[in-house]
Amino acid sequence: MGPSERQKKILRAIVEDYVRTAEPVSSKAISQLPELNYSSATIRNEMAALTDLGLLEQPHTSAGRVPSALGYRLYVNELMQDYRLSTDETKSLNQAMEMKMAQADKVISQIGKLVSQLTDLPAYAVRSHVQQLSVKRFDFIGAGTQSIILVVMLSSDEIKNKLIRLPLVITDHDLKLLGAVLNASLAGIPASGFTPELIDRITKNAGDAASLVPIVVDFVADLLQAQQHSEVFLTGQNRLLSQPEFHDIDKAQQMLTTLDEDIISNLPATIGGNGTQILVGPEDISKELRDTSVVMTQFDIGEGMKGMIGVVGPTRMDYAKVTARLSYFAEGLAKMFGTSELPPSETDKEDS
Amino acid sequence: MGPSERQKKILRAIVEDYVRTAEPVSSKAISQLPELNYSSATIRNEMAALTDLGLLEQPHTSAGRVPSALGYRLYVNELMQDYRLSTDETKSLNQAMEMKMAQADKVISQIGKLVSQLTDLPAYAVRSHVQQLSVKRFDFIGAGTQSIILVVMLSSDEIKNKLIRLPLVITDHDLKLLGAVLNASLAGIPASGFTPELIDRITKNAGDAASLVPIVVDFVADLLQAQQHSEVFLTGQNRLLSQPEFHDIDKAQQMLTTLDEDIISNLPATIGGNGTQILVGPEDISKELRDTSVVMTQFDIGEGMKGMIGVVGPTRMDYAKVTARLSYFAEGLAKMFGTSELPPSETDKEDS
DNA sequence: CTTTAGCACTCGGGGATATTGAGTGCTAAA
DNA sequence: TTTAGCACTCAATATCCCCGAGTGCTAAAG
Repeated sequence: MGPSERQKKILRAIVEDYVRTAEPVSSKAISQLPELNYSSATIRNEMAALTDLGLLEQPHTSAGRVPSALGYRLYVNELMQDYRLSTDETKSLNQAMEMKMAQADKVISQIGKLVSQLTDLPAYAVRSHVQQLSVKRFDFIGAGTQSIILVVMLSSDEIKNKLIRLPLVITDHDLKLLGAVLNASLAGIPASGFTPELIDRITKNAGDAASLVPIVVDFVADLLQAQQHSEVFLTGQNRLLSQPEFHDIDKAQQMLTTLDEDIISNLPATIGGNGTQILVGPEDISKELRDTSVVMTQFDIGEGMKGMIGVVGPTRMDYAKVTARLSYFAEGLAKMFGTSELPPSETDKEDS
Repeated sequence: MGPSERQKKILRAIVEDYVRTAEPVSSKAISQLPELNYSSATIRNEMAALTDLGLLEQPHTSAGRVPSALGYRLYVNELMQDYRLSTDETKSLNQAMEMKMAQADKVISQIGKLVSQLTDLPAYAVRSHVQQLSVKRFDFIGAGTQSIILVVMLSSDEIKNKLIRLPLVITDHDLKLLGAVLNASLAGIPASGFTPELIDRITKNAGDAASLVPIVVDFVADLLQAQQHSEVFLTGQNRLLSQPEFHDIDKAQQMLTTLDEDIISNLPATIGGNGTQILVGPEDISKELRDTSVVMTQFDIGEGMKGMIGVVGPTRMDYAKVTARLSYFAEGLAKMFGTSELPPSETDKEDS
């Protein structure tokens, strides 16, 4: 049987107090709240019940109570009140987002920094491709007799390029031929489809430009690989140190390295749930991370790409506030990357 | 009057012992070294002298000695022995460098990570332009009727691009015209030279493509600005926490934030000295940073760009080793970016 | 004049011990 | 069902003391 309404109210009060103070919460503190006007003894009884239900924990016999992982779960699922962004906050959020984010991959790392600043916690940002990438079209631009520029447009509509210094002089005509052959044979094919036979055939058809084929193919293959592999940006680690739970250097370091290693490599895989997710440390990530939680939000970037921003903090963190900021941000971003409505003056700006 | 030879020898021993142990060095410890076979009393006398010279310090009356900032300075300038990289080390350094560093700006951040790993300290990497950038040439590629790709080659030989969705249909002919006009009027001109009059003249000459002019110009102007502004990558902050001097959380945090703020913003400006430089904390950076030093090395990337890699660590760090690794690395990089010898198969790989 | 042995003195670190006070659980009365 | 009251627990803090590493100085030896 679950907790009573009053018990939930108390639980909520405890979580919120704990979030504020980072100290175990006493019955007295709760009994003094205007909305819970009972004596400390009454609260104590209820707290004992909540402890039996596994929603609270006691660091030691004569200390106050602290929410357990289960307690947090209940809190974030049912009890948490939407945090209302103040107009000041929305203003600064908007301002932050309006910042010129010059290049597409820079955007994602900028976002990380912003989120970190706004929550005063470490944050990370991920961009990951959910579809197999391929090249949509190839173009060559002559750049003097000694070099040409290869420009490829990916299926994600990103454009990448490479300057190729020529080992020999190649005529415009040959270049056109090569372009045509490549467009005919490689367009739409993901890196996994680059079989030796295919390459062979292309080389045969490429005429005098045959010597360029391996260079181009290697470049494209590398590119597709590299893009596939998603990127994670992590910033603001130092902000974690101001949290009291990490005043223990060892914990702090363990935390930071886990951040660097685990989170970075595992979280992209976690991508899949939708909207804002809250991972409560020991429950959802790893038992060692007693005091760590992650709040993350995903959003669509369109063109087969997803983005994700997340905040890492003490299990005791202000979920409501963090969540609010995060989703507001994610909405803004989704709009910014807006899949459909592209006003002609605000075209995509891509960089390879 | 400077220290005697014997005093220097003692100073060197003290620095090196302190680097190893992170504990104040006692006269006894020194007197036991085979190369300084004096009684502890003798050493004590000399140590007292070195203290008078300001080269050593005493944390408190009955503790051993610790090198002062001045002491370190003398050490790194005169006393430090070249650290010989073992073959194992060179091997792993080479291996690390051979790693595919797919894109030009990625390279620089990868380097940071590598250096951090190899020194087990936080490291940063900077790429900065020393010359005013301009565009070398403009090209357009049609991509369907609704969009075109603008490709610009910068004076640094980097290539950037932008996908432009067209508000209207533009003929190939118009596009060629626009390209010609831009190449004629904007090539070689830095952003600062984009005067309203110039833009005006271009727009007049652009015929039917006039509506594209502002888009292109804005893009280019932004681009040149953004590139000018140098980028700093900092990684491995957590490694600092394993150093005993930062077991004090407050120090650690102060350090980390200073890292984030000061170093990041100020060091690029410091670019200018040549070769490997050692900045001893309180002396060269800021008085607050009692325990922090920076070792940094610059190298030429060619094409009006400079790179810099640096390591941040406790003032007590193994300067010899760090310096060795750093310069080895810098050499390798300079070679890699090698200005002149570009084997045709290993062309520049640029990304915009 | 330089080196060294000897000795008194200093002072931080660590361990043991006492003290405090916040908080609990339980009981009995309202 | 709520509350007042009280005994009890235990982490955190303060206090004290001792240990020993290390120094500075002096006086003797080289």
